[in-house]
Amino acid sequence: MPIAVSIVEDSNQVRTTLARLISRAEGFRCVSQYAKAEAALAGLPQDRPEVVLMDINLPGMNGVECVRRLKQVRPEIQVVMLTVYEDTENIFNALAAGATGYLLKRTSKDALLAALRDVRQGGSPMTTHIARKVVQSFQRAGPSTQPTENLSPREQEVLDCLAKGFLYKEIADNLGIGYETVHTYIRRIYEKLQVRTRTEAVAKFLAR
Amino acid sequence: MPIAVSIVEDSNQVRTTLARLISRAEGFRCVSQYAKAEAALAGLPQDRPEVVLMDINLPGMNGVECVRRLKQVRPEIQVVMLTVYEDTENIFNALAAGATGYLLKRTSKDALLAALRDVRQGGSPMTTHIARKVVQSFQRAGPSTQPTENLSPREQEVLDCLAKGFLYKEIADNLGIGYETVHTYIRRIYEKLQVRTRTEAVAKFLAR
DNA sequence: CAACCAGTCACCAGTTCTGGGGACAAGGTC
DNA sequence: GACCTTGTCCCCAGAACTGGTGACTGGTTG
Repeated sequence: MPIAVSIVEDSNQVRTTLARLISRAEGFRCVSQYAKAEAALAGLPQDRPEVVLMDINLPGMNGVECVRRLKQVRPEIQVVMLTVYEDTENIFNALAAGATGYLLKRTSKDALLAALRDVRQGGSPMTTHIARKVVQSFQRAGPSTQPTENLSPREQEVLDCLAKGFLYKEIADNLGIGYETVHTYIRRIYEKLQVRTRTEAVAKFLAR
Repeated sequence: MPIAVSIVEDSNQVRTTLARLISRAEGFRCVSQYAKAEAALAGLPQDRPEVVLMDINLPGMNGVECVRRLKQVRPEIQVVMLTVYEDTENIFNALAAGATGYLLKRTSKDALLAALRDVRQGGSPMTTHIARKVVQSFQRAGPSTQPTENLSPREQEVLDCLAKGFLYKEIADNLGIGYETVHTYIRRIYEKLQVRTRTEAVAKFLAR
């Protein structure tokens, strides 16, 4: 079965070039193309391509938002972002929105076709540079500052409950201690984390 | 400058093969090799290789823990995991611990050397399969329920401020509206998100 | 032993939030 | 035109939180 590909790209020239490349390549079929995210959203659910090549910078709705919405109605469609920028913000947003791969427009024809085959085979094509950025986001959350580390075990349990939105009284019942004890812990937690409200503390906690 | 590589691998045969490959390759230098994580931890900080090839399954301390500790003392040393398993748990742990790349032992010699060069050039070498797993972890929280979507733009701005721990008054000043208006928005937000406190709302918001 | 930390509890004053009741204008939908 | 949503504002009462000052116990550490 050839791989059915759709293209969403506002530049007529680029879009046409891509479509031609895919149509001519063995094992590929270009089923549709769109110049605008809105039109793509309307058409793709019917087209049911296997993979969509999606530009990020589109007029009106951008590519990332388009992926998010497309994935809501057709989660099985794979999306590969295709863009000129290698900026961290967009990479994360696109991947979080449901994109499977992330390539730059300067990718060679062969590499592009290889990437589409990769997607069918369960891969996530991206340059190693982009992979590095993704990897870094794993690490950033990690070994750095962990202000919650200085908290005593009991204090951490309380913070845990705080993050779940429990009332002081509920925390007290939950941990089998008194309301005033909870109060004391929370004052100590705030001091250690250098915050003045519950929400700030929770934000620090969730951000780890 | 040749790339200085160290190897941590318990199998004598594999380790020797790798060392030979690297020593003979143009542009590479094998500066040290270790059969155990403990020994590697003691030696690598002095060896100061540019890249370490690290096996995951080591006797005693495993490769992931070894990376974590190595990164604490020598964060500039890049580590590429080299393993037979493509299992999700290890991939995340290794990357979170500070590994830069993740390859399988069946990787070809050429690809391995290319990967090491990639690392110097700021990339994160990994197979597209592994990249997919990494990408999926971005999405896992993802495309499902997004209750924050029903919020009006203004309400989302308020929620944003809420998440930063601002007081009602601060939100009001921040957005240039009145305290009572903030109050109204927050009541509407709580209703839409089905929560009763600020922290619950923020938790839903941050969990996206 | 003195000092400190973690864990427990108490009281009080003041702030801030939460939930209820409205209100009014602008805009879109049926 | 009736209805709903959004954005804006107001008042009130009660619940919940914050911050300060203590206090007692049992470890740990210098």
